[in-house]
Amino acid sequence: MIDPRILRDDPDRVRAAQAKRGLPADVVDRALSADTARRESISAFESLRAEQKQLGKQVSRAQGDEKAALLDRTRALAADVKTAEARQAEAEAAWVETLKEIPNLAADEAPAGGEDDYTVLEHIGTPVEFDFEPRDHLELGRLLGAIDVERGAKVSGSRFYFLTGVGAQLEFALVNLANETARDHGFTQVIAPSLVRPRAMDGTGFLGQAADDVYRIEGEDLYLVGTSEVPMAAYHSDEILDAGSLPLRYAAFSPCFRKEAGSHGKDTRGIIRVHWFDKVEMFVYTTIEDSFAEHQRLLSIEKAFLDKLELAYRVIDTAAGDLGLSAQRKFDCEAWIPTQGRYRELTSTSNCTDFQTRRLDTRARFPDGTRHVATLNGTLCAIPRTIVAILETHQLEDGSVRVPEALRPYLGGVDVLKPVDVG
RNA sequence: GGAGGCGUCGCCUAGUCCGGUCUAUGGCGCCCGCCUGCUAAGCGGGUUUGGGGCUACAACCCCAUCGAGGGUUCAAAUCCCUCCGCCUCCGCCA
Repeated sequence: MIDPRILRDDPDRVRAAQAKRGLPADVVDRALSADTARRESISAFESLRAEQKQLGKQVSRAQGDEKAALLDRTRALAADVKTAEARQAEAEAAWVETLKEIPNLAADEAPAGGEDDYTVLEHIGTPVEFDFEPRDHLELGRLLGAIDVERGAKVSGSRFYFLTGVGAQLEFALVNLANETARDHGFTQVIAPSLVRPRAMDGTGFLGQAADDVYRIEGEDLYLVGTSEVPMAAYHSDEILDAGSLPLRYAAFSPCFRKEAGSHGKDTRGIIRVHWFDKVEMFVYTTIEDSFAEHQRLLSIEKAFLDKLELAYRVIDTAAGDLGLSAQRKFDCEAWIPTQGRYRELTSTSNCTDFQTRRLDTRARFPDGTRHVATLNGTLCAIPRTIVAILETHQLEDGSVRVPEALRPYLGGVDVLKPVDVG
């Protein structure tokens, strides 16, 4: 959630931020009055409670009639304290609930507007031109014996797949390349749990508007994560970190699960949009002041990774309305998908500043006090979409696929994936 | 899955049986100061976190915080219940 102090001291800034995202600003006034109500209820409770404590001390010292009289008074007071405490808890909860409706304040640099109002920052590489009719990744995957969506659907339903043979090898190769890249940049490798408690899910902002997209385990208080951003953001929850330990850079591997509710009919062919995939995700804890430079750093690592895969892509600066609840700014790298004739998101990096750490209570001790830290996340490699881009971009006329040089060491030195006879 | 034990303000720890004197003890570490040729030792002080009031976002005063949440009571670290976590043993199992 946002800093309550900003809301109190500069509500107009929050109103402007809502407008930039195309959201109503009435929540600002609701939050302000909830704050007032909360503070009043706190004062009411605290003064009663102080009185109760004073009387309590007298009770323990008093004797006989005096004690009986005190007990009479204090019995009545106890009831008042109880009601006041309940009122305070209520007011506090109402305030938090309202505050949580307000998304992170978008960066000044982020373009205003919705999904289509992004700014293209740059184009890298040139989209491939073929002198033959290119096959889409599904067909290539079939020829190579790499992707099996029919059996995926049979076993698990639509939007599921098996990666087989070189498909499976490609996943391991990409994961290994991603991990090595992460290590080179000083990230600690992590394998994160993909089932989490509500606290982690809610703390990262995924139980808000995005709740429809989240799988819940029946009969348990657990959710399947849609990204390892969730366990990694919760990793240091309720902790006060040593400021000297920052930045903390993690590269977490985990499966990701998404219901894809509301995207019926979209990307139904292939493995562009699936209910489950594996991903290596960068996650960083740092100071708010350093977070902006760190965001650029994450972007540059993502770009370098796509460069290694010899893909053509563009970088966009996502508009405020498309940032999601937690982010203050977001850059997407979109790779050119030849058979779709357009750019598709492969990686995405967000600066969430102190939005998530306020909810999850992650702070650091600085020389001048304890403050919430910033969190950032960035995709290093989301497997299926990366495989799609590689297969389609590097395909040859006979259905073979050239392996980008950087990936060859992880594929036993193979430079071309060749069609196989499949049964 | 069954049985038992444990969880105290960075770490260790006293307190819990028998509720009020707990404004939570002591040690270690850390910070400030004194002392000292330097260092060490010694001496003195400080050292959870969040919130409210008042304000200069200081000082100060107050409230909460003994794993979390409820309950009993005038009063809960202490009694009761639920949950979470850790440990030990048994069973089962990759």
